Amino acid sequence: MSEVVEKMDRRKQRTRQYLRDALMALIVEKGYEAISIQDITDRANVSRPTFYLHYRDKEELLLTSLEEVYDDLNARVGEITPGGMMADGNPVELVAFQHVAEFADFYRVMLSSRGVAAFIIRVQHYLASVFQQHVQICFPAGLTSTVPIDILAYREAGALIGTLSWWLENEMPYPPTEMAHLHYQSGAKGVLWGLGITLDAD
Amino acid sequence: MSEVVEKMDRRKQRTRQYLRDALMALIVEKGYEAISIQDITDRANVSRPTFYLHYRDKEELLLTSLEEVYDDLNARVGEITPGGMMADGNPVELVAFQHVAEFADFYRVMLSSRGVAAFIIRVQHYLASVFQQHVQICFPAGLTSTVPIDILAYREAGALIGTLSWWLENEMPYPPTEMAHLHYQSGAKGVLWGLGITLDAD
Amino acid sequence: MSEVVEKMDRRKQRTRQYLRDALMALIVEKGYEAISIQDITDRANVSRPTFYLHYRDKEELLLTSLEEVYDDLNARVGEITPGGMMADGNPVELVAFQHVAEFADFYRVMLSSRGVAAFIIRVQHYLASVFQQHVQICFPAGLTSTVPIDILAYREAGALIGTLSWWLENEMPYPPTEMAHLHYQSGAKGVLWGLGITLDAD
Amino acid sequence: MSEVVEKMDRRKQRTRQYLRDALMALIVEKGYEAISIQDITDRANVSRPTFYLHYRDKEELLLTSLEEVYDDLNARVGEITPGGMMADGNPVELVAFQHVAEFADFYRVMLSSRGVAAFIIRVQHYLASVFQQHVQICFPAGLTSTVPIDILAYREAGALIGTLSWWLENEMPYPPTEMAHLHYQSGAKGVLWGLGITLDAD
DNA sequence: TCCTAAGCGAGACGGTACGTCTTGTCTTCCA
DNA sequence: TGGAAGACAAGACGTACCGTCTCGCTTAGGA
Repeated sequence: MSEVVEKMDRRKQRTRQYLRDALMALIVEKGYEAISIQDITDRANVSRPTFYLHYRDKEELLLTSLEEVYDDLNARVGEITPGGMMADGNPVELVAFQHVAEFADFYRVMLSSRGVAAFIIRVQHYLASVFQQHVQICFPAGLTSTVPIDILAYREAGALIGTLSWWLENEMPYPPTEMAHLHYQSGAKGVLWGLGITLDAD
Repeated sequence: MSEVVEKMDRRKQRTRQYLRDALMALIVEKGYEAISIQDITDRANVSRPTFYLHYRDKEELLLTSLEEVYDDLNARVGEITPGGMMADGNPVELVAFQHVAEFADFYRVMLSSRGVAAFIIRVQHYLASVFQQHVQICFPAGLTSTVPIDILAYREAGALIGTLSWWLENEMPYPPTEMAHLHYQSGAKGVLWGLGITLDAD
Repeated sequence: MSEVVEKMDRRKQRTRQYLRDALMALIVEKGYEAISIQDITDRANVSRPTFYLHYRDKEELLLTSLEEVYDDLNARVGEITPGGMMADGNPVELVAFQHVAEFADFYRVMLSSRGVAAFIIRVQHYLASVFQQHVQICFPAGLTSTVPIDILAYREAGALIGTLSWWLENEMPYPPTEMAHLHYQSGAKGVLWGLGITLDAD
Repeated sequence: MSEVVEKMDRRKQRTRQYLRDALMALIVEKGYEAISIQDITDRANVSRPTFYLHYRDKEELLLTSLEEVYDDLNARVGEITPGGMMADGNPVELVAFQHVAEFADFYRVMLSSRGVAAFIIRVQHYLASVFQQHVQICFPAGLTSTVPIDILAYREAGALIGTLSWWLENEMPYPPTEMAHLHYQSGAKGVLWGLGITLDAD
């Protein structure tokens, strides 16, 4: 069987790589929606019917291509030891900022108005599930009982996306570590603000 | 100005209304991307060329249609007196939950993977700007100096979208008032969580 | 009835004249088929719906406009005394060349590939009927019995259109009188040619 | 060259044939102008965009289709030996009547008011050029000097079209051979008529 | 002199066709 | 056997033109 797999031509793998690279490059250049299959195959030096030999449609190629990106993220998240909290806030956020910095061109498009809703939502789901796991490990039952954990997770996932959006849109003026810090701090400020000015007018 | 508006044929206004209604209905039914101009004009009992008499493309119709929805939201936000904070958290959030509840079908689609990135981002921008204004009014300069206000604003905008996503996806199990409360509380929890598990022994 | 006609506003008549003039001018400029109703009404400084107040379509306007042209031709043909033959050939042809010379711009288009088949065929019918009448008057029964008169008439009608085509296409190098002469002469040559070269090789 | 032709997919050739056939059939049925591209592609069982893969517009398809018809005509005209004249008149005319008889349905439309000016004019040009060649071969220089050969050619081309029109419009009451004879004879009569009625006492 | 009906401008609209673009499928032929 | 090449169906796109309609203005003839 490994023979069969080996026999599965390297050409095949190579072609797929070309297609993925082409997609990623084009997303940065013109935004996902504006890309046609022809654009991709032209860039990949592949004929259009060949595209369909490998992927059902543009979306499937995108999802496949994302795995590359996600492998990076997952690896880093996996390294986080549950107990290892830092004064700067949760290390998940730090990892996220570092990861996004690495693929900044890609995220700058995908988390903008030229991006794809499905991608944004997917990122939100992903972050929410990561947060949920971490919260379940870190929090004693008593503290979380008053508010459903998934609300907390979705809130923090959205918050992180919000901060990331701002960061990407504003030419990333701070390095990832500082962003993680600022993100944590603005969370605290938000709570104060949520308590109303009576608190700070005091 | 009202003269110009009055002079603008009622037929024209009526046709536009039909088109807007058709779009909103179709978004709920099949998601924005899947809608063709023909779908819209069929639903609106209008010919396809007539569509182009009024709007350049589907997006322009969407943006115009949104203004209607936004007029509702803006009116409510405008009524908030800056000083009137509540124990449940910032009234902006409450208004948001109420507004989204009213157009739940629409938002359920648009803030999902069948939605439109441009719309999500636009909502984020809108919320961020509202938050920014409120923060500038409510916060004494000293407290905000450590973290840029817009990071705070974008973080809270994203957080609200995150909570809203969860709410819409999960059949809105709580009423808007309760959601506003939970959203505020999960903010506080998030901060605690951000401080690390050392605090949870508290 | 003349009352009704008189009551029919001069404006109405004027508008129709504008439309007819516009059509004739545009035919010369861009050929009949290429003209849109909008072109005509723009040229005539009239709104498009106004066009339909007067004519059902472009063709009806053409036919009406042609009457002007035809009035000229009919008047001249009517003046021909049946018996008055000339050495140069039938005066009908002379009149035709003179008439076409007068409306040369118009005929140059209409009898070219930018023209209208219906018009060409109509001219052929018209000429054939004129010829037929003249032949019936001029020829004793005996001579015509061997060949149907209408074949003769259609042959000569087509022949005249052929010569006119050549004349118009080649910048009308001869005046009408000379063309009438040449047309007659080439008829005779054609017959000789039809007899075969044996005749002239003799 | 045959290589190129062979390499050109049979499917392609077949599709073109379908389109040509559809056009010819539709011309007979409803006249050229009334035909839409959709009519043609529906009839040819081909999608509309496919039409544009092969032809720029309806006219290009017509011209291409005509070449088929013309190949037939040219082959026959080519067989005429210059010296072989007949008592019945020029064999070119006979060939023309035979050819038109074969494609009678087509010509009946195209040489009528439902036809196309460009086509009629093209036929006239074609016939004129054939006549001109034959005249140049058949006539000694002396005889033609008094009248330009091309006038003669255009006259005879028009004359033939005139007779053909009559023939087609009147259900072709005579066979091609007899028509060739009558056409020749009416030429002679026309000349007599052109000489004026003084001769008819003859 | 005013009134009133007709001619007309303006422009929205339904409908049909246009020529183009993209997608996904298929077939043929090459390496 | 993977891929190139390209024909094709399907269907949406944005535009052009047609013929109809409605709404007002204006304008000239009759009261």
